[in-house]
Amino acid sequence: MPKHILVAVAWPYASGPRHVGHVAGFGVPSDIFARYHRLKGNNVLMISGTDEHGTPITMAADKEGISPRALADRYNEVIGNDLYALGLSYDTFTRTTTKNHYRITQDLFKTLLQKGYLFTQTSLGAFSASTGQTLPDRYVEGTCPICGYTEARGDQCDNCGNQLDPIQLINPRSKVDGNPPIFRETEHFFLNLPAFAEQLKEWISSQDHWRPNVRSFSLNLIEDLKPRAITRDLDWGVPIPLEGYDDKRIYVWFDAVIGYLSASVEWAHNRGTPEAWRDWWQNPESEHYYFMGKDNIVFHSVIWPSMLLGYGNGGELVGGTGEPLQLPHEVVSSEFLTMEGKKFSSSRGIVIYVRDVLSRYDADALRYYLSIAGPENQDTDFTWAEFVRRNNDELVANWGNLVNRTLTNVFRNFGSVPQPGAFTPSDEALLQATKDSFEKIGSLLEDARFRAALSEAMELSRQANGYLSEHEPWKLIKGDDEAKARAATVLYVALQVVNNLRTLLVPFLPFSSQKLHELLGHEGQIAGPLEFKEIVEEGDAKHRVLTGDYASWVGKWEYSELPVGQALRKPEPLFKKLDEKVIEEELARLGA
RNA sequence: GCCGGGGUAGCUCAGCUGGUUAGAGCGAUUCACUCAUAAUGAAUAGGUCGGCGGUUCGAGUCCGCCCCUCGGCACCA
Repeated sequence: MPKHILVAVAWPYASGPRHVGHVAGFGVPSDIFARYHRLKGNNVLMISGTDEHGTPITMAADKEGISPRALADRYNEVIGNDLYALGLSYDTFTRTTTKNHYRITQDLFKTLLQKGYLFTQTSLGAFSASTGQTLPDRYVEGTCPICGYTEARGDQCDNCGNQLDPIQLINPRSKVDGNPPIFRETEHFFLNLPAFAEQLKEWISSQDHWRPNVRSFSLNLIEDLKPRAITRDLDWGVPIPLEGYDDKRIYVWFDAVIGYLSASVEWAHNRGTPEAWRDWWQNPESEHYYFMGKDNIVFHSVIWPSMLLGYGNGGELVGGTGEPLQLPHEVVSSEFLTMEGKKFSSSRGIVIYVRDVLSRYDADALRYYLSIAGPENQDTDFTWAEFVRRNNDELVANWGNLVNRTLTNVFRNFGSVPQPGAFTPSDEALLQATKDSFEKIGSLLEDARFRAALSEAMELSRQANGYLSEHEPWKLIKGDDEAKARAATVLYVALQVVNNLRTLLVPFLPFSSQKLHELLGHEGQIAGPLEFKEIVEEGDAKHRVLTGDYASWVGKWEYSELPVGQALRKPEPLFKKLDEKVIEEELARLGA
């Protein structure tokens, strides 16, 4: 019975190009997960988009003298291109500036307000003297009243570590223009999170399958829930759907998490089945998996669930009928990737953008590295030396070489899949290990243990290399008829392993699996490709969506036999070996 | 400061509810092989499991304290 699986991926912020750390944490892992479940025959809906509101974008735009919309347009395109090039198979990768998203965000706002989960409160806020816009606490600097550090931020002093309020700073100034900010009273809407504390506690406590760190972290947060502001004094964002709030907008975090829902609705609309999103969102049997970095757990395990609980089945979208909106099934958080031992930092040049890596290296080389050495359970360090080593000594030497030596031997001597003779125990053992791999690797993938899953696949490849070295078909082929027949059997067995590893590796290495699919003489797309579509909304508003026709994939997550007699295409290497020089070149780029 | 995660071989990491001589890959060394992108296979060497103390017949695994590191702490997203 196929399951409905929602793969909800954190929304990259469109303030600039995204670096490797961003796609390491949620991009590649979520794609592996989605691809696996599609091959398995489940109904996967993988959604995300660029998060385009908020103060950092208005400020970046001001700096360049362009509109926030123009800045968001630019980086939506850049980020979308990166994800496409990496082969991240979103059903819909959209953006938060669509009419659809505005409408649904306003629906949630109105519904939560009607149900009494929102209230207004006045507080003291900092504003830019020049633009009048909200200055977030982090954008106010000054002297720390506790330790005297002159570069303290409005939220925290980096020197003494104490938490601060911008009003406490001595000689406060805006980080943007250096002028002292203006402090004044302002009224905002708040989400009454404490109202959900009991429900959340009960719900999270029952999530036995959550990772212990996410679960205990979240339960701990619930002990001390406070209302959270959901509006800002800005002119960039989703308008508040009430009279008299023209100078305020909905706070970016509130609208960003709603993207998971709005993107699902958009997907259904774009493919001409406008009600289809309900199969995921109003179906108690559906499972929702959220992928994000560890800094974002709170939004996915506490805040978004509160909003969903508050909305229930009410509002304009759901219409007060049927099941309430589904809560997350699993919150898969990743740790952080560091770069050559340091935190990524665009301003300090410690950064490697996705587009730059992909302009010089194959997507599968990067996907391999991030899958096998990514920050799954703890922070991990990206080094160019390790990237080259993983590529050359593991991807090329183990898997690439297995494919190449197997196909070359078969192509040269037989041209097509040879007829095997009787299997020896050694043949049977390897074939059985291959069959078992689907179950073993599948269950690791279901548990989001991507590193372990890929290690299993590589271990099978290693076994096959050992098998070939043991039986030496290239020698047998030169012997008598009996030896030649044995060579055919050995190569047949090796081909079966290669053919099935092609499938087992699709989630991790979709591009090279497709290439191998073709070299083995198969037709069609084992798992791809992606495509961009232009979507036109009412009023002729256009935006680009990353999607794909994933239903046409011919790959299936099960052992399959490569038929005797199937003609192979002329073999060529799946991967490129990298010259050690690239380590120095890349390190030089980092320094520059 | 408070809460949570991490600290295991040269490197990157596995080690579930405590149980015999602590594992893998890569790197190193040796041997074999040469079909294959000088790609493979076999073997060997490498660790007082961050520190100190405790519980236990027995602790990498549990408890306490400390050190280092990452994240969160509600106006970054």
